[in-house]
Parts: sequence; structure tokens; C-alpha cells
Amino acid sequence: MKEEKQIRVLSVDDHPLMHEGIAALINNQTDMNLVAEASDGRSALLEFREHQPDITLMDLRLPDMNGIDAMISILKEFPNARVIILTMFEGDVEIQRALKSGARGYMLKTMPPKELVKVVRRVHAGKKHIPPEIAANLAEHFSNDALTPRETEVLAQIAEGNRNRDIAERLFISEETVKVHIKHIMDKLDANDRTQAVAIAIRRGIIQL
Amino acid sequence: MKEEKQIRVLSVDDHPLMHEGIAALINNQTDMNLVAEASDGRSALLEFREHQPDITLMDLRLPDMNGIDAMISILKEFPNARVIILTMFEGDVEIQRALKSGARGYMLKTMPPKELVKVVRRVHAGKKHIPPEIAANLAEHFSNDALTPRETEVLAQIAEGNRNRDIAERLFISEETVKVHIKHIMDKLDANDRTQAVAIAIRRGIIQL
DNA sequence: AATCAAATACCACAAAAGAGTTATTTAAAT
DNA sequence: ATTTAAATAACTCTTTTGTGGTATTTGATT
Repeated sequence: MKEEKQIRVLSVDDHPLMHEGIAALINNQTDMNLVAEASDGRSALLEFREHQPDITLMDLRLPDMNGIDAMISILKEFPNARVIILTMFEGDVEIQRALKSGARGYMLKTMPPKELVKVVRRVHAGKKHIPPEIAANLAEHFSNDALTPRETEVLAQIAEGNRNRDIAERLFISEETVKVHIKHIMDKLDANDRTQAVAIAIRRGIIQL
Repeated sequence: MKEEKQIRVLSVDDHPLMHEGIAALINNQTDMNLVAEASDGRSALLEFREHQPDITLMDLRLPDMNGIDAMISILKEFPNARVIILTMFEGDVEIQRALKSGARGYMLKTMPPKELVKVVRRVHAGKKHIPPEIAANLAEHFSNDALTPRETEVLAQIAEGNRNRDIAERLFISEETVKVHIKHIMDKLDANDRTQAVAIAIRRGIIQL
């Protein structure tokens, strides 16, 4: 019954039903074993410390923090941790950030279970894995855009219904500078106006709801 | 092993892992039985026809159509169908639409499994169920707003970065009328400008990404 | 029959946003 | 040491958005 070298998996997700599904899937594989579960970022780190799993499946939306930040906190302590982001499709910005921050894989919850376990095995074997449909979407917004931190700040202010003058006051810059930032934002996001810029940014995960 | 009167459940969700989780949960109850699964709206209706389940658990985001529309298509043919919306939190507009369209319950995927099966039993017993946290949020935006169909159209146009003049042309009305609609939209959504109106509308599920 | 909400439209005015150009400072990268 | 990217700012001018008020038509509701 017991395998020699099982892949020990930690699952981090705030949906109990998803946990059950992952547990059923992983434990059905002869070469895998779900060793722990966490439903928020803080306990994810605690569980990781205790069980030191081979693979961590990490959801992006957690109640206490972003899944990427949870991953970063794990990687800081355990640089060799192999974290796979497992989420429903979010914006390309999240994916880029995840990969840049050290994720070894990115999987969609809509993928068939067989694909999911394949990815777990691939990543456990030391490879990285991003599914083709995500890679394609990533390539689309790769070379060109990417907002600077300041531009993202300005964009968040716009989404809250602030006028340029108010944004200027809040960020301690002139209204003219705000306009320059907005111009760059619209150019990068290929938006006609500030309103479409916000809509696009929300869709692509640049700003959160 | 077999119970006398089991609650026969159909699960509609496009996440295979969620299906597994639901299956595990339902089949673990002595008084319930998962009789069928569907991953899109079209097959949900087909499965319903074939199995005529007591309870249908319906996700809102499906690949081919909105879960509410899938529910409506089922209710048209089977007016006594008991459909429970099971989803992660969307905007209050979706919830209102679901309940108005005949949903018997609304559950969040973040709820503990024990709560979920309780709701299934309650709805099967003929009661309706909306969790308190949702009911509270619903009350907040109840009396006041609710955009008219035309206002929603205008709002969608705004979100696409169209100017008032363009919106007027597309909807075959004058620019002045567009302005009136936008004024009403901003008043109802309590937005400072068109941009915040779009952000709020996306958050509340009035317009989709 | 009377009332009400929704959609339509016009006018005038004020406020804000956006386009185009130029320029300075600082920090990072080569 | 030089180049580059980011952030800052000013100026002008045009376009767009937003505010306030008034008014008409139509379809529901009472």
C-alpha cells in the first residue's frame, strides 16, 4: 500500500469544497499524499514549517493576504519550496508576478484533474510549468506595457472616483504630473480614457476590486 | 446501506476539483446522493431532464452561459426544481437576480461543509435560505438603486471607453439623453464620476468583465 | 382617469479631462 | 561615463464631462 517516495503535498485554499476535491484527487494517486491543508496565508506558512511538503498548491485569493505574498513568505524561509499557483483565471499581471516571485507552476482550476496531477509530477521533477493558454495570454502583454508603481497608485485613485486635483493633493504632486501619469497609463493599457483604463486594469488584475 | 428517501443532488460547476469536493461531501451524507454532474449550462438542463434531482447546486460562472440563465431554463421546464446557487461572492445584483428568478438558496463556497449540507436539507424541506452575511449586504442596496435596462446599456458603453457622442450614435439617441442617463447612474451608484460608476458596477456585478 | 417611472430631448454654463510640447532631477543600468 | 527610465512640472488649447433646469411621450399601475 505504501509507496517508497511519495510526493508530499500541501494545499492552501479558502474554499473547503476545493480542499475536499484536492484531497480526493491527490490521495487517489499512488505516488502522492496530501500532508496538510491551510485556508489562509498565515497558517500556510505554519503548515509548511511543520510538514515541509514537496509541493505546495496555492490559491491566489486568501482571506488574510494574497496567495503570492503567502508564497513569498514561504520562499523567504524555504528557498527550495516548490509552489504551484492553482486558481481560476485572474489577470495576466498576477501570473507574471507569481512567476517572477518564484512560482514553479501556474494551473487553472478549470483544468481536468489528470492534467493537474501531471503538472504536480513535472514540477516535482524540477521542471517549471505554465499551461499553453496562459503562456499565450502572457505573451500578448509582455514586451509593451507594465505600469510603474506610481502609475498604479494614480490608477487606483482614479478608480475611486477622484479628480486629478484630488489625486495631486493626495500624492503630493502637481495636477500636471497626475495628467502625465494618466496619459502614460492610457497609452500602456491602450485605453481611450481614464474610465476604460480602470475597466481594463480590473480585468487584467492590475488593481483589485 | 441504502436509505429510504435520499436527497438526489445535481451539481453544476465548471471546476472539476469543485465537483470532486461536492461529490465527496454529498455522498458522505447518509441522506444524500449525488446523481449527476454538469460543467456547463446546456448539459445542466440535459442532466436535469434525465435525473430530475431534488436539489440542483448551481455555480454562477459557467463556460457557455450564466448560471442564473441556466437555472431559468431549467425552471421553465420544471417549475418545481429546487436550485441553490453555490458560488464565491459575486456582486449583490447577481444575488438579487438569482433570488428573483426563482433560486431557493444562495451559498458561498467559503462556507464550512456542514453549513452547506444543512442548507441543502433546509431547501429540500421546502424552505428558502440566504446566509445572514449575504442578506445584510442585500439590504444595503435594496430600497434605493437598481439601474434600468437602458442605464445598464449606457454604463456598459462607458466601460468600453466610449464618449457620450459615440454612445449616443450607437444607441440611436441624442448626446443629451446619454448625459441624463449617466447622471442617473452616478446618482444611483453614489459615484463621483463615470469612472467610479464603472468600478462600482463591476464590483457589484452590474456589468461583467 | 390619474399617477408614476422610464426614456427621450434641448439649453446654457462650469468644471474637468485630455493632447501636445518641453524640460529638470534622480536612480538604475550598461 | 553615458544612457535610459521614472517622476516631476509648466504651459496652451481643445474636447469632453458634468450640473441644473424644463419638457414631452409612452407604457404601467392604481
